[in-house]
Amino acid sequence: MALKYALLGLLTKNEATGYELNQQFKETMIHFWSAHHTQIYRQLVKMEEEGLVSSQVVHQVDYPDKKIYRLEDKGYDTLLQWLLSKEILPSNLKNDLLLRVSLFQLIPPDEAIAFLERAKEQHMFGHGLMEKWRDSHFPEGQFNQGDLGEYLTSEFGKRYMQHWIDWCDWAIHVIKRTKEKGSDEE
Amino acid sequence: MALKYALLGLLTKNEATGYELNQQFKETMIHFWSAHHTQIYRQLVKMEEEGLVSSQVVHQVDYPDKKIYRLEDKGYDTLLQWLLSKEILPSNLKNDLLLRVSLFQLIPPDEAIAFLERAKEQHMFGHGLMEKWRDSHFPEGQFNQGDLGEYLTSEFGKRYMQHWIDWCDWAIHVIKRTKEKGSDEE
DNA sequence: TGAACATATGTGAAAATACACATATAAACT
DNA sequence: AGTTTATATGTGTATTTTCACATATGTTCA
Repeated sequence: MALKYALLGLLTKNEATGYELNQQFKETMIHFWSAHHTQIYRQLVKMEEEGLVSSQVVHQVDYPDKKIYRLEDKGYDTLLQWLLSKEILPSNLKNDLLLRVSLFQLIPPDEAIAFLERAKEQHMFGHGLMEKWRDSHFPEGQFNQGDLGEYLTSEFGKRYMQHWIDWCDWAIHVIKRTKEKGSDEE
Repeated sequence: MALKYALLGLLTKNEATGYELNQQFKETMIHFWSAHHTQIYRQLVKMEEEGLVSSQVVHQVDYPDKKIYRLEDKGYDTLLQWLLSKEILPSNLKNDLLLRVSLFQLIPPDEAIAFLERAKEQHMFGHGLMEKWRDSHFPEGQFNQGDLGEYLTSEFGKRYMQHWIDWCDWAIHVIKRTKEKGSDEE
């Protein structure tokens, strides 16, 4: 259901092809959403059937023909209604990494620490990417009204990465301390 | 796929029925996983077919009969293999709330602020629950080796909630400041 | 010369997840 | 007397998401 709104949301900025929308997912919405390209194409077809968007086929000589999707009034109304609805569902977090962490008592402490080091590195990399993205999009923290959402969510993404990094440090420390107390092995 | 490992993981602690596993999801794994009860029952049947778990029907007089699932060696091996695998996939975050935030430029600032206030409250509530849970499970920060995973993930959950709360405060402040600058309306 | 990559759109099938509904019984609440 | 809550397990169906694969063409790299 939410993919529909994500696509409508992207189309409020510019008309775009399915291919481009897939790119935008990877580039700017990566912090809080993702979708397989086949799903995007299928969802767009459905949305056109519902009259939320319209498409126009553009013939190309060098490349395959493309279909440019444009937001229709009905689509905009549908999106606005969702955005203004009062219900706010608790977000159900699903995270593979944490599932593995929750079972750390089953593996040797060194393996657990190695896992956390890798997780930390990954999130440090993510943090770096996000900082770069922010610096290029919002130099000196300046942003336009039209970019409010991106400004807020990219800060969320950066902080989320930092939260992961800090927690990894803490968790590594806890395991090392436990290891010392628990046995004399080096 | 991950649901399989989540269930195997829970069964390393105790044998349990599908009903109990559903309870445990709601109680202790809520910070990083969730599943509909029908999905749990179906997954357990599949896992029994694969020989990862075995079940025993227990007749009850007052209540409906129940099926107690127990972890088999093959299930434990499968779980361990997963836990020790080196591949660590970047977790793909999907969050409805952030999707809405990313489109804040489309709604009035007051609506955006109201949304963030509600989101903040919700995460403060979540933070409180988690703190209570931690205090009752790990008084004075003490934990047993067998609870390492829960100790680490519950700290993650608490910090995650705090991260949300802090970000909400920041975002509300940003919007209020923008509102002042952008217009003279009260 | 062949492989990989970018452009562009999809189908068929499987897996994961959720929703509505069904079946039982007993206690507790209103 | 009727509703809700708790105990317990599911089926049928729909939706969501992913995976493998297919079709085209032009450019770039090894």
